[in-house]
Amino acid sequence: MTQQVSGQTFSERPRATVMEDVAARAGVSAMTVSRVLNTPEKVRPDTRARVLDAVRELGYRPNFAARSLVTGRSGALGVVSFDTTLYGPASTLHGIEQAARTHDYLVTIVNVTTLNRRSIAEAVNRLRFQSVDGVIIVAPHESAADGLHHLPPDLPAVVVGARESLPVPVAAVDQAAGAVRATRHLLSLGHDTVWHLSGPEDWIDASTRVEGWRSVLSAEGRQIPDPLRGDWSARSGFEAGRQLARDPEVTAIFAANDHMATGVLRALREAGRRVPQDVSVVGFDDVPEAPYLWPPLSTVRQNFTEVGRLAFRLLLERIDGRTATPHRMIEPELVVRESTGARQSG
Amino acid sequence: MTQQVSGQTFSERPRATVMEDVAARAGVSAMTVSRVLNTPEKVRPDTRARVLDAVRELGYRPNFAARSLVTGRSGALGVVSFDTTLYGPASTLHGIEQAARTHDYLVTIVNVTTLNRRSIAEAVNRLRFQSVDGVIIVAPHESAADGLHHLPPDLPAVVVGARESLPVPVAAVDQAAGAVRATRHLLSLGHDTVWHLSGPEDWIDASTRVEGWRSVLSAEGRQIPDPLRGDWSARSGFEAGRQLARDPEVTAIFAANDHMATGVLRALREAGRRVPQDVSVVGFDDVPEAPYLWPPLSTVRQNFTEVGRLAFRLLLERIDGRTATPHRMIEPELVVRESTGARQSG
DNA sequence: GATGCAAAAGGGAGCGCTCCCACGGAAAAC
DNA sequence: GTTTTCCGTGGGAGCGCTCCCTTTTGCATC
Repeated sequence: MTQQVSGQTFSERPRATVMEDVAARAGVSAMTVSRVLNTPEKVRPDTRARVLDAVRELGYRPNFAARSLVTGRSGALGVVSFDTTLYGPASTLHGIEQAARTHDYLVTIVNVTTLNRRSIAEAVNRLRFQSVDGVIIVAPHESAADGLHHLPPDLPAVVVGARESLPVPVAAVDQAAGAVRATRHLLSLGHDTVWHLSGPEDWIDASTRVEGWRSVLSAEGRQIPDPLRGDWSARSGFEAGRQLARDPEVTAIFAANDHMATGVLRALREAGRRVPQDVSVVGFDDVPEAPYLWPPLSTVRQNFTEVGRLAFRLLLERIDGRTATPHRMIEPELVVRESTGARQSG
Repeated sequence: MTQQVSGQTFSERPRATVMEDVAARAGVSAMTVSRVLNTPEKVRPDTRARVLDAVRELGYRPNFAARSLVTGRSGALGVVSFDTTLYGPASTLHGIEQAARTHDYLVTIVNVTTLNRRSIAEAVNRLRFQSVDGVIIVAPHESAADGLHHLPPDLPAVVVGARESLPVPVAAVDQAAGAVRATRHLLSLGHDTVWHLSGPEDWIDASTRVEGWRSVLSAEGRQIPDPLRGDWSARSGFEAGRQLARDPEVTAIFAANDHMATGVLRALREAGRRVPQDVSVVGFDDVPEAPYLWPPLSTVRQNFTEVGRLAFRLLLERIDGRTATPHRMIEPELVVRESTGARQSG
């Protein structure tokens, strides 16, 4: 009474070739095929060649789920990031992806719109559910700290751009050092002091840059003006710039990123203050447009791509169980262009 | 002589809780646990509650690989994209990710540095290897066409920003329409004709914008200057701008993107030509900084995020086997700011 | 109280792969 | 020539889940 002989049932689905098919074609066992794929050196060259031929002829692609079921590895890593539309996160992601690709890892991304314990946990869980081998969290906010302290201990993780020492490795650019360089550069041009337009409150990079800037002024015994606060956008830079333009004392401005600096440049110009003759402006990031603003913007270059690569390396160390470097900094670089100049007396 | 009783072996690995554990705890079979997770309505409420409690108490997370092995679905989709550092691709990716998230899909990304048949095939294969349920290919290059015509037929795919009718659905912004609007806007301000700074040769968007621009000039019987060619960068815009600034006939410039327009603005200013009094400039994209350039840049806004969402919707249709809309366009929008103005009689 | 019937729950196979172990045969040692 | 060694290969179990099919259960009906 068996009916499965019909042969018509399921004829719709062509059934992908599996390892057994390759084995049959090559005249070996499935085991040997598996070996050729994973530890080729343990298979005699001629057998290996035969198997490889069969693989090619049949267009065989190993089933990822099956492999990962038994190995417990997925070959994918997760990136939790805040708004990958921003230049920094986008470049970091790019660096991660690039490094991952050369190591045959795939990158799965989850964007978060807010950074707190709950949102981080949620994003990480989504990724775990897909059994990624590890996660990189791009969390430039102070408010992320709580979430980062409570990451699942059994999941290899690396954080990009966090502040304090965490239970996980951190890859970051030395923001303070960058701010120090920018500020010193302006002072060295003869300016009495440097005004600062900072990033939004919750951002670690913003406060670290404030600290760097302040430390230089304080060490040199200069007047420390209240920093203005922007939100990274050119718009906020423009608004702050209008305010600064009104004050004739202002001759040097350190904006916490290039987009805000862009807005500052426009505000200064509209107010009739020349850059750099009347006011010098330094940005931060070195976005690709920076050299082509008017005037070309002096800024602090941070190599986001390199940070991404570094983060991946640290994660790989974690995944492979090697002792991971706890915290690693990348040095930013001052790029002097034409938006900064010697203070004109008077 | 058995030694496995030692109990020490493998004690390192705590062994994650599996469905059977949950079943035991809830006093049901594994089958029922599976039902609670997948088709809860088929389980009596009290049983369901008991199972859910057990899940919670044990912190059970279903093994993704095992599930995907048997269902043949992974809940992940792949995005193949050209340089996600660029504003357009980054925003598109963001839109895709956003839409995917609300539908419980995860997004895995592969960047490609060149777009041709080989590189596309390679990227798609990497993704297939991870058994994604479908792929979205962001392929703004002419040279990608070949690769897009040879996608594996059994893998649901959607293309973003391709030109011609492909065997797969396409989501795109109507570039030609945008260029038409930009050009008409400039003509309506009284300019005799419009110079064009186009994007790099291989880019579909670049040539489509050229076509739109040319069609308007041609329809209106205007002189059609040779378009200059840039590479999307502010630098190339700057160089082209210097060239254009030399020609006093040039009173209206349509740059194929905002970054190039940024460079053009600088070049014009350095040459002493005022914007918009002497020369009007229109960009394309409406990057976030555009309103804060000096002067604020008139441009054509293309909603990349919306394109990403659309692409995801189309892909979902494919995955679910619904008839997919073949080609869908999103309308761009002209945004008039201060870089364009009426032609001053010269 | 017996019977019928739908709904709820379970048994067991199997998805495709890797890994432990066993085994055969050729090379090396006796 | 025989035994030992070792390399290359194969058999078979099992990873954790879903799904087909069967069994059990609860409950209305006669």
